[in-house]
Amino acid sequence: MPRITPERREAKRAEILAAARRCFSRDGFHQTSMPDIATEAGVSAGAPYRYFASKEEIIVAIAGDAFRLLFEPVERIAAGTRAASVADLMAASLEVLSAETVTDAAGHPVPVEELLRCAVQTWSELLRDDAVRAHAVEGFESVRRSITEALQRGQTAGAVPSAVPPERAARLVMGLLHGFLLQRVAFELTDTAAFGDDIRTLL
Amino acid sequence: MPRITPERREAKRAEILAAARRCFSRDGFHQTSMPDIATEAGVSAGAPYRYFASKEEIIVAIAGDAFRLLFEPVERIAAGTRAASVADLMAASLEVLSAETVTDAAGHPVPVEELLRCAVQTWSELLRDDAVRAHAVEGFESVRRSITEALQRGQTAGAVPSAVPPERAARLVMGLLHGFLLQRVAFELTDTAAFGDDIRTLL
Amino acid sequence: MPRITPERREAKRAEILAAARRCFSRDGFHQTSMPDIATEAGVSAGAPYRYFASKEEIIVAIAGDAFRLLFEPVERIAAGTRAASVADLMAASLEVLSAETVTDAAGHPVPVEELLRCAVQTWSELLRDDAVRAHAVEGFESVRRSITEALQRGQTAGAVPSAVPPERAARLVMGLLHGFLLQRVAFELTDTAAFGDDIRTLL
Amino acid sequence: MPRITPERREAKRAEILAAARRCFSRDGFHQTSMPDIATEAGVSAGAPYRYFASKEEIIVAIAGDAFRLLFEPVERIAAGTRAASVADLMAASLEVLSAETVTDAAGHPVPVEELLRCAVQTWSELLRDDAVRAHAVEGFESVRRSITEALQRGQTAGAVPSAVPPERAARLVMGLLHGFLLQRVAFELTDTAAFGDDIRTLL
DNA sequence: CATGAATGAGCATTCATTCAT
DNA sequence: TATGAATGAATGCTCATTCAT
Repeated sequence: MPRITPERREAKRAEILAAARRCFSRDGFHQTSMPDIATEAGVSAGAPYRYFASKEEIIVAIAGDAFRLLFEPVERIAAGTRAASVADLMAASLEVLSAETVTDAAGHPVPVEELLRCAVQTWSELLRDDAVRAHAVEGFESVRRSITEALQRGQTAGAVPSAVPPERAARLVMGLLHGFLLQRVAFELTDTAAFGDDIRTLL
Repeated sequence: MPRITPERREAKRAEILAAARRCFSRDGFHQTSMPDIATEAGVSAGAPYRYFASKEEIIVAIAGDAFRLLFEPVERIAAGTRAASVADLMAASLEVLSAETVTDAAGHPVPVEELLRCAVQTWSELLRDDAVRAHAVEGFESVRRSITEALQRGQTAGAVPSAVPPERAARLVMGLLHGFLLQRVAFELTDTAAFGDDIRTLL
Repeated sequence: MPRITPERREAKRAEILAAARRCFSRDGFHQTSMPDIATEAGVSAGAPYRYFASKEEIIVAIAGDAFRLLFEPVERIAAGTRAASVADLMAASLEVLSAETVTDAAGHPVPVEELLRCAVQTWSELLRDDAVRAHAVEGFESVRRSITEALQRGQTAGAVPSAVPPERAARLVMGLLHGFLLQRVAFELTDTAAFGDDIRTLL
Repeated sequence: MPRITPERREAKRAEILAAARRCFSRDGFHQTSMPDIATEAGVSAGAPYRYFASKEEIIVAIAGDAFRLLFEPVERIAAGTRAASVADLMAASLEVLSAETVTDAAGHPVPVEELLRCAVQTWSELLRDDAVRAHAVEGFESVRRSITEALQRGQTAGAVPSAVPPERAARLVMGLLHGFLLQRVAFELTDTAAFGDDIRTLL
């Protein structure tokens, strides 16, 4: 008979994960030590190991989460868009990526800044870590698929020019989203609205 | 009076840097140890410290170099383009980023793959490291300026629509370049030609 | 060009090994930490790792050495005996195992007590560690072979009864040697001479 | 008033002990963790502490048991032997040590292999642990006493030569038993019958 | 100048033990 | 009584950096 309920266990796991995310965002995956995470979470040094087998497992969880939380709204927008033009899709997506916080599965707000910083680090990590790569590529493809489908509907409806195959156009959209994300977090892009506006104008 | 000529010293420094780049590309900044670099360069463990004050300094040098080598051709294209459309500029740039090697200051070929992998890691690094950030942002702004100027000339010549201020359009171009670079190295983008073609088509 | 000569390197390796042996003899393989060994050897915590890849490797070295040093004299006796009776062989061997010290390859005296305590621990270790087992079994067989040959010569000369095949009789001799060794170190056998005398009497 | 009967308590204690013995035999005293034992016994991590104050106490119990279970039959043989020759005594003892299982106090069969592996580890342990040493030495002396008495009866009856004082001859017998035990478990002695036969032949 | 041995702080992880429930 | 979550000290090992030669 467990002394803590599965809910409490899950809550504590989430707390440790949130602490890890704060540390990773602030100091980086490799500059953050396990004691750092434990201290940030307010637990003992051994406690995280009751919830995660290794630091690596925490990194994989954080990496997967970061992409999921950032791009879930984008997927939702793509899925809900009847006949989006590329520009509409982009504009809606950038609005999400420009928010202050998003809401995680448990309903807690998570700073977008934190997620962005973890996402950028995940790109580094996936170059060498197969578990991270698998998660990240899967997430990437999922979003791309949603966008592809939205563009297909757009072409059918005539809102999107048919000159470019949707799955290839979706790569361009992903490229712009990533490029935006990166400039926002690393290259002092402050006027986030302009980025979307300009895309609309140019297309 | 130095016992080795400045030329030899510079050559050895470059060798150590090239070794570090291979290590960083293969194993990552933080999974690469200083002994790893020394071994890869075929020098003693202490030798790198006669050319660089710390590992940090090597990372800064590599990070700066990666961006410079990758984007110098882009800058050159931008500077040399009389009246580029955005699409022309992108197409020429992507061609460079799709090459096998670029040539460094000393005339040695450097695999683009290696540079791309270091570049992605640099994005992580600059989030926390001010020296890296300063170099990277400076490089970013330099390229953006070149592109801005090319676009201005394009607008003057009528090849580029005037609806979007050039310095803002240049951000879009940089976003697409970064997005392309990332997909090429991390998200299995193999048909690099299509990416450029599609941009031309859509614009 | 190495800064220390191979001789000095070997000497230092031997010093660390000797320190490890003292620690292991006093506290046991698993109660001895790597810092303990470093401290006992008067070097820094990292130093032993320049000579041994792991604690395991030190244990294997010590285990192999303990048997070699203890039984090399026994092998020499067996090899040098023209026509030994079993009793003569035992008596000579027990004398060696009753000495205060034996001399190692470098000519340094090593307390037999220390070796005996390590040997007993090696028996535990070989139950689970294949590297230790391989070394120990090889050493065991080597000694048994020497004894077998001595007994064969003894049978030829008529000094040893032919009723028992030499290789089986050698197992008995090994058993008595191990039994003696164990009682000496663990079961308060002080009258070591009596043990040998009684064997001679009974046979 | 205890909530569980003393019988149930004793049974559970025995189960934990049996689980510990399996773990110790398989993985060694020091490679086995308390959670390992609890898991093997199918109880919670805290449960063993209601029966044993510490891991050390479990080791002491196992160590004492191993010797007792292995040598009780030997003692019984010695006690029951009217006028044993040394060879008869050895032969009967080796037969016991060659069996597959022995029966413990509660009537459960215990694999001899398991006991032998624990016994060898006990030799290591007693070098440093006074509680283990005390138990082991007491067990050793008890068996030796039984053998001594059997030999005395044998001398009186003329079946055993009087040349060697019985208490000293008993040391030889113990040495051979230990040597046999060790070779059986650690040095690939498979023909256990030959060992006893050869002793008889040589004496 | 170059070498490579040495240092020692730091890290991921384990585990005996405790104790609130 | 029994549970199992939590603790926190300890361990094996790595590595950036120094410096005697």
